[in-house]
Amino acid sequence: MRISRRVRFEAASEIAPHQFSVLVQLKAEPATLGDLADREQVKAPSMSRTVAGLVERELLARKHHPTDGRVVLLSLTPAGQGLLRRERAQRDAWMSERLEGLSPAEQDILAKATEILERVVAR
Amino acid sequence: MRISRRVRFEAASEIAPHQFSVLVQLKAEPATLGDLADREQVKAPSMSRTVAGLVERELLARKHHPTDGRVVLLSLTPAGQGLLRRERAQRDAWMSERLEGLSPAEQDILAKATEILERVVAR
DNA sequence: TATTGTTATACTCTATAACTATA
DNA sequence: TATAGTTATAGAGTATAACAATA
Repeated sequence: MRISRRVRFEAASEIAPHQFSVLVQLKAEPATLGDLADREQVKAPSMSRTVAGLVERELLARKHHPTDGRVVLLSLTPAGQGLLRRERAQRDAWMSERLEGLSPAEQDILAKATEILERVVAR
Repeated sequence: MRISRRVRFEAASEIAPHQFSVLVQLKAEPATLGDLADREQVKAPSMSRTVAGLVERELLARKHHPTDGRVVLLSLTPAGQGLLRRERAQRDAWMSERLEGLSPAEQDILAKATEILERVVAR
């Protein structure tokens, strides 16, 4: 928790946390506004506004659902993907610097721990 | 980062994140309003307001600085300490459940990783 | 005159309630 | 009639600017 906090504080971002979080959600595949609101634990009107800002900045694109005219599908634009990449690189940078100071054995332990935690968080 | 996020989302809290964060800062020792503002990367007026809310709820106490009359020292009240304990226990609970499912060898790796990360975050 | 903290005012993100469009 | 999303309005948390008290 402390490291996570440190990284979030460290990285001077070009995007607000709640907006970044939405980009992360859309990394793999498009989602509806309702889905995004549920996943981010926010009500529909809040997400509507957040999404509007991201569309305005051309980081997200709105698409019509093929069969249900009420639904809006949101997906990353190339600009959104680019920003996402930059943010992640910046956050990784802080950690990478510190990992370089560790011995190979210590790095190996962290690598193994990462695998374990990947499984833990997947549950 | 994903686990940290998951834990924060999981734990239904009796206190807002930014308020909780201040309690954590004051766990070890009292601090001035300015110190808190700097550490939380917030401006003085914002911290003044946050602190006012916590004092109102009797989770923090204001004290006068012994020699500098301008300074306000904030510290946890017993109620604040109690709330801090409860929150941490609740967050730990989610993680503990998942760690129980791991083998002793896996738990050992995580324990060693924790030691390493403690050093990393301390820098 | 400089520093610590508070108050005044404005902007953003959140929510609930009301509304529009589509099923 | 129910559902997906938006708009209207209000409540926090943040900021900058202005102020009060103390060094």
